Amino acid sequence: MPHDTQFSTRQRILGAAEELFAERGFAGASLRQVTAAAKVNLAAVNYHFGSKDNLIEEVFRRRLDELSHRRLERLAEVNRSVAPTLEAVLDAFIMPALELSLDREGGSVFMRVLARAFAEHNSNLRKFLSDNYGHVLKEFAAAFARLLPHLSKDELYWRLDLAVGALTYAMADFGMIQRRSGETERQHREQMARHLVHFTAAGLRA
Amino acid sequence: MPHDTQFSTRQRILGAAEELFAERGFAGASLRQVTAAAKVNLAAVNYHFGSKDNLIEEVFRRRLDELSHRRLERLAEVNRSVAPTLEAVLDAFIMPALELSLDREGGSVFMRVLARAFAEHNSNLRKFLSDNYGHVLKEFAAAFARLLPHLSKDELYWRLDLAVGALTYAMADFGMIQRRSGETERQHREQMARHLVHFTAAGLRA
DNA sequence: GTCTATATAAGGATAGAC
DNA sequence: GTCTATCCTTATATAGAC
Repeated sequence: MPHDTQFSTRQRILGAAEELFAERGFAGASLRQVTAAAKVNLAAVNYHFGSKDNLIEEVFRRRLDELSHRRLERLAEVNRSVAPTLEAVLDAFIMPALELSLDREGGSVFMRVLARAFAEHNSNLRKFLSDNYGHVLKEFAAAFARLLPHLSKDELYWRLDLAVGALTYAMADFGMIQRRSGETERQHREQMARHLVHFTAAGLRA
Repeated sequence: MPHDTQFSTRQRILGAAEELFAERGFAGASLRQVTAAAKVNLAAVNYHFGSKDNLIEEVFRRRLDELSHRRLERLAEVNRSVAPTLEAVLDAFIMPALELSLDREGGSVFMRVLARAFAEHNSNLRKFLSDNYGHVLKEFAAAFARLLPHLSKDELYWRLDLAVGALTYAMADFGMIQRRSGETERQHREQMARHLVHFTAAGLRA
């Protein structure tokens, strides 16, 4: 550990920004709050990222590059298997997100940031996400289409959309269900993922 | 029509605030933007609502009072029927929201504001919503419990939570599915509601 | 109830010393 | 790369005339 702060200025800004964006939204969290939380100077944000908008994009990039990679990796495994199931494809999408959310402290927070991105109908942000990570969703849609050949393209897309809705909502902890007192955070989230796969598979099969 | 503006200052502020909150979030929309869009003086907000936070609550109250009333009305009808079905209870919850979203211009916008409220883990706002409208969710949960007696309480609540997620996401137009060129907004939303009921019923039955 | 004017605070961004 | 100091804009809120 080279510094008493353990992480570089850049990383500390990203961590603090992630947390504050999750809690207060992109507009609601100011750069002053971010730099104070990261214990760096206010000017450091502009030095390292150029602007608040760039900082926002970097917060996404840091997590989504790896998340997308893991999802596609697991999907490829499933596609190589003899008899892929709907549940296996759903697992390939959901489990990497679950693992991220259980990772370091930042992970579970990031899922809330991601949900914020959906709420923002901000076209710049949407374009950034679609340009950089849209291909992942496309590959999954193709896998689902192979497993549900009786569904029309229309029908399939509607159902996938609703499945993404349930997933987003659940992963971002929007719901009313609270963790029980005797339960660890890990147990709670694993339960959630299990219910999510089960519920969504049924909805897709309908 | 007493004025050239047709609506009172108060109503115009509520309408403009709703639209801007949907588009930019609660923190992202300033009172200056709201009053400019409503074509009223900046000071009018504080005169009529006291503060920005109060204005936010009134935006919710204006729509949710009626929405909750209609949902409970339809649920009571379903409960009086000889053989209530899962789909009928889901309809009782979803159709009033669909009707609101098809109402005047404001309706569809409000659904996005409501979704923003989920993204805000703001405890004041959550308390306001839970205190004033929590009883509606409770009554629906009881109706679902009667129709799905084989599910444990735990299992039921998880599934309801995921159903609310899909609903929230769909109604707020978070999804990727765009309205087709040859389709009216009404047709698009009715399609969505149909898929929503079907998908959710399957997920609940699992 | 609606206006102008203003108090007061906070925002993003940058210049320039170190 | 990091600091202080500051520019300039925007924010919420209010006071007081009409």
